Amino acid sequence: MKDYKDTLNLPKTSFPMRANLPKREPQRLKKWEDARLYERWLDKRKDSGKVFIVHDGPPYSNESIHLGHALNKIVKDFINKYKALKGYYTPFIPGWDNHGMPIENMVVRTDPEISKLLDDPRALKRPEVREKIRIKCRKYAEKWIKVQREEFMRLGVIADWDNYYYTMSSEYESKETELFADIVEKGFVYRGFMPIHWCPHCQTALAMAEIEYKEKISPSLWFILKVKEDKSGVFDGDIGYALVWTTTPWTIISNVALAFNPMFNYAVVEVDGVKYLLAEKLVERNAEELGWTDYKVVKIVKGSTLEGTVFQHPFFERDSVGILGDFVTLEEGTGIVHIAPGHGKEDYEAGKQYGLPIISPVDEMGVFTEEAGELFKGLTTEQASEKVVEVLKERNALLKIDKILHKYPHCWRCKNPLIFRATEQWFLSVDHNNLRQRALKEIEKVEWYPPDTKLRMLYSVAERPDWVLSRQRAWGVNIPALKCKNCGELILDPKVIRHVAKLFAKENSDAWHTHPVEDLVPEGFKCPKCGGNEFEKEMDILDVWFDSGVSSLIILDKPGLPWPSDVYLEGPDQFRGWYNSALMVAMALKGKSPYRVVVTHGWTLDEKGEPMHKSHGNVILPMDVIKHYGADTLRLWVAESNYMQDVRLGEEILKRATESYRKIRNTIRFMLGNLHDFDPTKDQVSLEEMLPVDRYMLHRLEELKAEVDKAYAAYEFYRGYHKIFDFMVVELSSFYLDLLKDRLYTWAKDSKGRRSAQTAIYHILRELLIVLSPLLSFTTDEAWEYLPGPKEEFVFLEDWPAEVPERRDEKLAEDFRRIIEVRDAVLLGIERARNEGILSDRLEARVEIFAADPELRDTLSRYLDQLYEVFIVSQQVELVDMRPQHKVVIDGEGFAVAIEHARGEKCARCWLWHEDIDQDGLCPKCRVALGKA
RNA sequence: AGGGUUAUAGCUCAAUUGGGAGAGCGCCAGACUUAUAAUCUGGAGGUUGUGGGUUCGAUUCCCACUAACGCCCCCA
Repeated sequence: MKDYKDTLNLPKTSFPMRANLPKREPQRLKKWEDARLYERWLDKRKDSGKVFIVHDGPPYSNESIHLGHALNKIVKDFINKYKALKGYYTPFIPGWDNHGMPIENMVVRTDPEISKLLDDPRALKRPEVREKIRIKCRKYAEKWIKVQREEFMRLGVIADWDNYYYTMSSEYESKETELFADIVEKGFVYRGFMPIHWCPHCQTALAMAEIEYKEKISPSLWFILKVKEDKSGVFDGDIGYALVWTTTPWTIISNVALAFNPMFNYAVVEVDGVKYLLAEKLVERNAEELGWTDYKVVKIVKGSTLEGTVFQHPFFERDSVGILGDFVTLEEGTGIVHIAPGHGKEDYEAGKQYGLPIISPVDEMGVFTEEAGELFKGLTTEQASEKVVEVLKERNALLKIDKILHKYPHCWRCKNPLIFRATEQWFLSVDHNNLRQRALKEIEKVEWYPPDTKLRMLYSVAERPDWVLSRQRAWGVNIPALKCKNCGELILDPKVIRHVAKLFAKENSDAWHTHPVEDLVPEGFKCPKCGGNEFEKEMDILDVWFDSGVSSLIILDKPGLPWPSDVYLEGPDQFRGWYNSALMVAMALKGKSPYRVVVTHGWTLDEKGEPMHKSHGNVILPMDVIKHYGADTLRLWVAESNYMQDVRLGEEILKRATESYRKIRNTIRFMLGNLHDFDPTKDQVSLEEMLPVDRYMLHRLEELKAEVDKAYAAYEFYRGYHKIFDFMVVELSSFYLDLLKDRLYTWAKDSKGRRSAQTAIYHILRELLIVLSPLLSFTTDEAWEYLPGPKEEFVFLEDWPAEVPERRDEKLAEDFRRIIEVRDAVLLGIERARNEGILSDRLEARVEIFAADPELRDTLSRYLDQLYEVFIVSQQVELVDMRPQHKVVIDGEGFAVAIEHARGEKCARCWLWHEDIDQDGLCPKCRVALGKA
């Protein structure tokens, strides 16, 4: 038989089947860069009158990016590219957060020069040492901005990579300082006490991350406080004592209260005629500890009734008031916690709530001051503890002293035990000017994705304490506070701050260190209290959350950019972080939320749903994925995942993503291959003239576009992706493109039928590429180059495909839904006929349909000429009047299909069977195609 | 201790107000060699985390538990 293969119109394209993304993507990036894609992308929508801003939350410029960074920037890129297609002007200015502890610690620990200087830990306080540290920190941060910038770019994220913002730039530091002045001016900032972990040896405050918990032997003592005003009559008019346990006797010096849990029952226990109060459930344990052999519980009271009961401080003329706190537990002690707001976090918070005085008579070296009184003045906390025990003994207030081995915080640097010490700090009052209430109202107006995150935000604002703005660190923007040399007054004056901000703009915040104080004070400035004109610099820096919190106010305060931004999109740790600080600052300064929409993504976990840890060996780095699979594979993973929950990544998931990618790529390739001789400006067939199945597919395309648009608009990219993917696999690859092969390959090149198919493919492919471009940016733009017809140079410069109402044809769609139902039965029948040995190839099948349902019969008869193509069988489908009696009959709802072997012979060219095959082995259709009829 | 989120097939995701558990991928089997390191067809695979409750009926509503995550705390 003659070989007619060369006469077929087989697909032809140089769009490679194998993606080779790791190699090809960098070339495309280069191309985008050379073409100044970002600028052109913006220019195109500059005058549209529609702006959409995703304001980038700055990642910390430390280390290479991890998977969470990649997820974050990729989703932002989805949004930006989608919104641009929808006609929005979408500038995206990436940012970095530079100041802060991790970098400072890294420098202090690893830089040989600095480490040497810090052999004496107190050197940290010396200005010239701080200055050195800051210079190294700047260098370090700079280096990582560069690295991360490259890595983010490699993800295919479109952004203003040349004009990024970073919080240590002089411009940023200066503007931030000005904004700080505004906040001070509006009265939000006050000076207050805050107990913090303090190392008496290094004479410095320590952050959580710098604390090591180690075993330590401490005293363990039980002491008593005599009741003074028994308001609720707990002791029935008798003398009674509250029994308290502690491991830090020196803090008793600052005791002002006793805390009870309102939910517990407390027992009054009588021992040798003396009444003691403690938690009911702990009576037995304490009796054992204290060696009470003969005791009885004489009364039980609710913890909640003990509020306001006044006790006598064990050795000072001071009251110790009963207060209530949930934090009191039954794990240890007596269920009564001694409260010294100057020496404990919970103590401090409880104290604040009850308006208790904060007594903190310990200086920087951990030595008691004048305030502690003659007895304790000049003693270290250790010495004071011994003295307290002595005093308690003298006063018969000590029931027992023992030793206990427990975990206690130690300084990571000098390894000495820490103390908790109240220090003076700058605070931002969350309730000044009704800030909290206004913020809560504003939260209601913001759109939260996923929706339940609104509640989370409401909680985190409703419950947040005042914001401690000051930090005792080196690497940050200094708070331009002055101390009057004459009267000691601490001055935070907007005039001074603004003066300093100007200096920062010229240099940077190092100026606070490098300039003498005279340069930092405006001309003629005098101490508001005493009129003095000699000052000292304070060295506290601003909390880094203030740095990033003001970012929108700095970055979006440029011509052409709107404020507030449209979207903030970050991980769930930002409810107490950036979402919160940004809202507070914006509410304080502008009375408005800095974001209209907040989208929160989940954490990235490993395949088993566990967090990635170096020690677990389950860390997957985005750059490794890119090196092996390419950025589009990583993007596909983001696209298919519901990122608003925690997302998982592992070997299998990557393998599936790769396979999905291949399927998409191949389907695109096949469509491109079949357009190789199609010029849409010349060869298009009008909608009316197109074949029904082609029109049906355009109808489906319209539905798909609308669904995807809706999903993207709700930031549910994974929904859109799955719709597109299913469409490509189910409707294109295995249905439509499969059935078109006969028409595309074997019909005459210029035949209406073939051009009709190409017209449909052209529109489907073109619009799919656009719709997919925010997700699979590299691949869609690569394929875009091969697409025939007029087009923008880059797919991202196109518009979102407009709705084409004429393509919508509900009647046609309904018809095809029925036809596809029949098709399913036909496929089943062919499979059975195969098993029966009746045929081996689909094309050997001949189909008869008995439609009992008259409506179906009508439908089928209207499309009778199309059916063999839709079913991919040979020969005209026949409608019969009775249920056929063939060997293979499949019954459907209201119909039955019969499969038998086709009649005649197989055409040598198109492989369809026909009863009229000529001597060359050709069927009539192929004779026409070859011009032989 | 506490308040929050999540839990559907090996993987990624669906299931309109409570009404017959689905898709794709993967796996197994087959077909084709005219998308060929491709394409097509069929099949297996789930007690919807566990246990209760409301209901004629629950993946869906309520309660408890378990697990994972993160928040808070790490204390006297």
